[in-house]
Amino acid sequence: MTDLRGGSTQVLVLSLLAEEPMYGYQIAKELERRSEGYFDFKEGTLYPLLHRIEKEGLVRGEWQVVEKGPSRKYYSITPEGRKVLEKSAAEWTTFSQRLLKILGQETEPAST
Amino acid sequence: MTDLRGGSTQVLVLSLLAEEPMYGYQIAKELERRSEGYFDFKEGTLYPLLHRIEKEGLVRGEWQVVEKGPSRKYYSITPEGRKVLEKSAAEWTTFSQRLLKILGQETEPAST
DNA sequence: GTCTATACCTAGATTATCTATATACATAGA
DNA sequence: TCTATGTATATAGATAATCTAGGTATAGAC
Repeated sequence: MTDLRGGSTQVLVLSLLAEEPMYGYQIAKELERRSEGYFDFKEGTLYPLLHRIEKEGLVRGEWQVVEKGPSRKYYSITPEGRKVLEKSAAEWTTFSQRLLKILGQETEPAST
Repeated sequence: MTDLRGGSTQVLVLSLLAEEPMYGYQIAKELERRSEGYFDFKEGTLYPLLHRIEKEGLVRGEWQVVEKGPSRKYYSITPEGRKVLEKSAAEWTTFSQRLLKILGQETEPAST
C-alpha cells in the first residue's frame, strides 16, 4: 500500500495537467465534467494541494491576467511531476484492482 | 464522492467478516494473503478500527479462550454491518471505476 | 536464554480533506 | 440600485484515517 489512503486528488490533478496547463477553477470543473458530477473537489482541498505540489516542484504556476474577470493562475506539469504521476497512477491502478478483487469475493458466485 | 478518502480498510474488513467471523490478527493475515502481500494493515490501524465499528454496531466482538496462546476476540458482522458493507462496496467500486477512467485518459491511445 | 510468532492494546503524530469564510470582478434580474 | 450568481483565488480551523512506536503476554524453536 505505502500510504494510498486519500491522495487521489493529487493523481487526478496531475493527470489533467499532463494534458495541458490549467488553472484551479478549471481543474475542478473539468474533473466534475469528466466524472459526470462524481468528483466534486472543494476549494479547501484543491488550492492548498496546488500550492503544495508547486512547492514540491511537480507543477509550475503562472499568473495570467484576463480581460474580464479575476486573474487566473495556470499550472503546468514539470518533468518531475510527470514522473510522480506515472508512479502514482500505477499505484492507484494496482490498489483499485486489489480492492475490487477482494470486494468481488462476495458478489454473486456463478451459480454453483 | 462523499468522503471516500481513505476508509478502504473498513470496507475490506467488513467484506471478510461477511464470509465468516474472524479475529483481528487473522483478518490482517488473511488480507495480506489474499492480496499477495499488497495489503499490510498495521495494528495501530486495525484494532482501533475494530473497536470503532463494534461501537457503531457494525460488528459484534466475542472473546474466545484458546488452549495454547493468547485469547482471541472474534468479530462477526451484524445486519447493520452488512448494509454498510453493501453500500460502501458499491461506493468504492464506483470511485475506482471513475478514477481509473480518468487516469486512463492518457494511456496509449489506440494508434490514431 | 533469546528469538520469533501469535494476539491483543493504546498514545501521539501526521496529513488529506472538509467546512466556512474572505476577497474581487462581471453580469443579470428585481 | 441592490442582490444574487458565476468566476477565480485564498486561508484558518476542524475532523478523521492512518502510521509510528511502544506496551503486555503466551508458546515453541534453536
